[in-house]
Amino acid sequence: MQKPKDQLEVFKELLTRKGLKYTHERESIYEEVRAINHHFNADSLYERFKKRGERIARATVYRNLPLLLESGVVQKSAGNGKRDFYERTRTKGHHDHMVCLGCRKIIEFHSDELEQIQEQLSRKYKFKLVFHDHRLFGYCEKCQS
Amino acid sequence: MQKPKDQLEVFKELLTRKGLKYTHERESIYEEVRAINHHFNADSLYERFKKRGERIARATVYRNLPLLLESGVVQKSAGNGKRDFYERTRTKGHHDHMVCLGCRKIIEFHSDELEQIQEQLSRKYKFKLVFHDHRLFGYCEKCQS
DNA sequence: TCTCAATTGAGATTTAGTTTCAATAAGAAT
DNA sequence: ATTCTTATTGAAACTAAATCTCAATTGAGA
Ligand SMILES: [Mn+2]
Ligand SMILES: [Mn+2]
Ligand SMILES: [Zn+2]
Ligand SMILES: [Zn+2]
Repeated sequence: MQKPKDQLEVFKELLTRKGLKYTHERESIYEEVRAINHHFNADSLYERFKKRGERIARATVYRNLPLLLESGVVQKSAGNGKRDFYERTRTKGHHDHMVCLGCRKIIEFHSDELEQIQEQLSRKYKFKLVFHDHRLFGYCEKCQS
Repeated sequence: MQKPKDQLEVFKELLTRKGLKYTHERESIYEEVRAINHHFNADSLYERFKKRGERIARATVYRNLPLLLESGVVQKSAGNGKRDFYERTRTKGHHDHMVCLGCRKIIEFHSDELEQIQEQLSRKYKFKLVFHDHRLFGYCEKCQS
């Protein structure tokens, strides 16, 4: 019975593996991201720091999100625009998104089967899967009039 | 035994359904897109017209690709950058992409199972699926040193 | 043929994300 | 504790991609 490796550990390991440093800014960003329960993007995250008076540069936020993504602390999400959206992993567990072309509504879904097939395919192509972006575009029930 | 509805028909039907017109520009773009056998983006498509002296505005190309996407004439693809890439449907049949975070190499894959599950999920959520964007990010064999 | 909303071209504009570079900080080595 | 090397940061400039603006034009139904 082993204690599950916590996400901060994994994040730090990624940094080490890449020869990067665990800075105050990275600590703040890590913590903030873990506290958000919904979808967000780089700028909305930046605004949270700004609003509370914590000075972290916008560029720093942009620079670090990809690392959190790669370490699995956050996952790709979907928003109403075309910018990069994220959400904390394990808020509701991993899931993917359907985007309505009519009203931009987001429907979340999850399928273990789907996830497993992705793993299988990755193995087949000797691809080391880190994360994925899977969005279905179409029309929600309301918009199918 | 019914003749399969050709793609131009489907495109025209989409236009009609949306109250849009079948212009010369749309015709040109439709034909050009059908003639490209590889991945492309709005600008590379625009350049093809420019090079051969056919004047179609860049904005017109940008404006119309989403319609071709929605009608299924083209599908979302993946390129080396983060812009929107497309490719003609039925060049090699529908497929999705793995993107190497190391060298940006693109691996194409296809899985009927995966496609079926997407259909199932869409049905479950009463979502009318039009197209999807499914990309796996990770490291290709070479970049896993 | 008439009418009118949709479309286009050309350039300006917006948006999202990246780059630059001097100053600073992390953290390994001494 | 001090030195050293390299990564990191902030702030603003910049770039890339896509969208918007608006007057002139065109498609297609009446
Ligand atoms: Mn979500
Ligand atoms: Mn492809
Ligand atoms: Zn909708
Ligand atoms: Zn690679």
